[in-house]
Amino acid sequence: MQREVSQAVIKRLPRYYRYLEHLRNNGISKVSSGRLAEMLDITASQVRQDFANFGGFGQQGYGYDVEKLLKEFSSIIGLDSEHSVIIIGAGNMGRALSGYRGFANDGFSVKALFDLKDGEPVNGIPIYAIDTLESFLADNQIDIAVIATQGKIAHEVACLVVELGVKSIWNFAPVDLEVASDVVVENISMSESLYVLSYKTKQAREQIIDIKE
Amino acid sequence: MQREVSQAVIKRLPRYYRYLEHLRNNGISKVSSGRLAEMLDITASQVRQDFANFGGFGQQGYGYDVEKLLKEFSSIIGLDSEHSVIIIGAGNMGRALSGYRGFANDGFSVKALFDLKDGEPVNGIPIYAIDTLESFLADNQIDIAVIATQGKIAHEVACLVVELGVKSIWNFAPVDLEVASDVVVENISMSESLYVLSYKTKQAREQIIDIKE
DNA sequence: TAGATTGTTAATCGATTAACAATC
DNA sequence: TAGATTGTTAATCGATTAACAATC
Repeated sequence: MQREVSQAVIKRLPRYYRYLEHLRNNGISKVSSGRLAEMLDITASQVRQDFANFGGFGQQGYGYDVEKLLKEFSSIIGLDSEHSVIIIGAGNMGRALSGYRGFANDGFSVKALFDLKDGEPVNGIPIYAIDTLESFLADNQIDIAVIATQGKIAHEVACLVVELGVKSIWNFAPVDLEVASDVVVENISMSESLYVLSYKTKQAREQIIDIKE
Repeated sequence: MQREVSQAVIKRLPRYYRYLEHLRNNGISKVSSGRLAEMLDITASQVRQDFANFGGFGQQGYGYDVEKLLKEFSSIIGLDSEHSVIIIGAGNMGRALSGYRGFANDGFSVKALFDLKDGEPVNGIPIYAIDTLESFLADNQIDIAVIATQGKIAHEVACLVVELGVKSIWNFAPVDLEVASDVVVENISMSESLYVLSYKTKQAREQIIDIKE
């Protein structure tokens, strides 16, 4: 029944979580919205508004309990349960992702890589041929498919995994996947990010020239 | 003198560019804001507003010339000049990035990888010891440093490259880099993206349960 | 109790959308 | 010319910030 939480808030959740971990790691058990705001470089109002989206976690006059906040956020983000993952595409990126520490740290378990042909395991993870994907998914419950293929075939691959029952896609290919509305897609857009960097770089340079002239 | 272009607009620039390339590749030379809007799944108003930020590129009653738009955007994004790149950190991610096609495609040239010790070249790119970075940067004009190290040392590394004169950082480490205001930083936050995926996945599942009950 | 800090309501700001005159 | 479509101004919407009563 709760009204939908806005994209803007969702994108801040991971940052809150990361800074709360810092606090815990430093043995700090209590934090105020003001302190958190300072750390994240946002306003205290925003912190409290954001937290209000999920219900009040704080205590007036005291602040927030770091451990409680971590537990709440862990549950909200979904880090309190295991996720099984497959990676499609065993090129540079797919192989690198198979060794990505972030997976294991947060309860994501990479079960297999898929490519055109099977191959030697990387980082202890087997590489299977894509034409065995159907039987693999019949035998293994998989929560998340990572798409690390070339852009050209990414859409086809996405349709395939969706058809075979995977409902969450982490997409590294430079395409906008069009999938059914019950399928969740999150993109890592490297080329877009690089373009933004390039744009900002050019801007920064031009500004310096402007000042000089 | 032009007023600053908003973050929201800048983040859409790469998408415009990508879809314009599609159009060109399909031999389409002319496009309207309506057609572009449909492709990007935004409104035609927004397309025209966005373009207005950079000056009017269109012709009333006709639309936009695809080739002209590409040339304009290429210049705005900064793809019309070469950029030289180094990558710090030769782990999984650094190595994968050294082979990233997006670099060469858009005029970014990766000159070297750096790690604790030097090592065998990957993808034709040499790996040098980090303690040779200073002399390397004295001899080579580098525009962009990619940070692909562990989070723990990312900040230290960032400070180092900035000190040695690099003004643009593409950061893959899960930390918020604090650098001088004239330094441009663009982040690829894999763990944050994965958390967002996890959150959305959990939401989608819960909604299904809600409906069922 | 007094001080601190939340949760929430109202005000502000900025981004998106709608509308339409200009014009090709 | 008539139709299409831009560029721009105004209206709407949503997100951020400010303010403050509630309360620990």
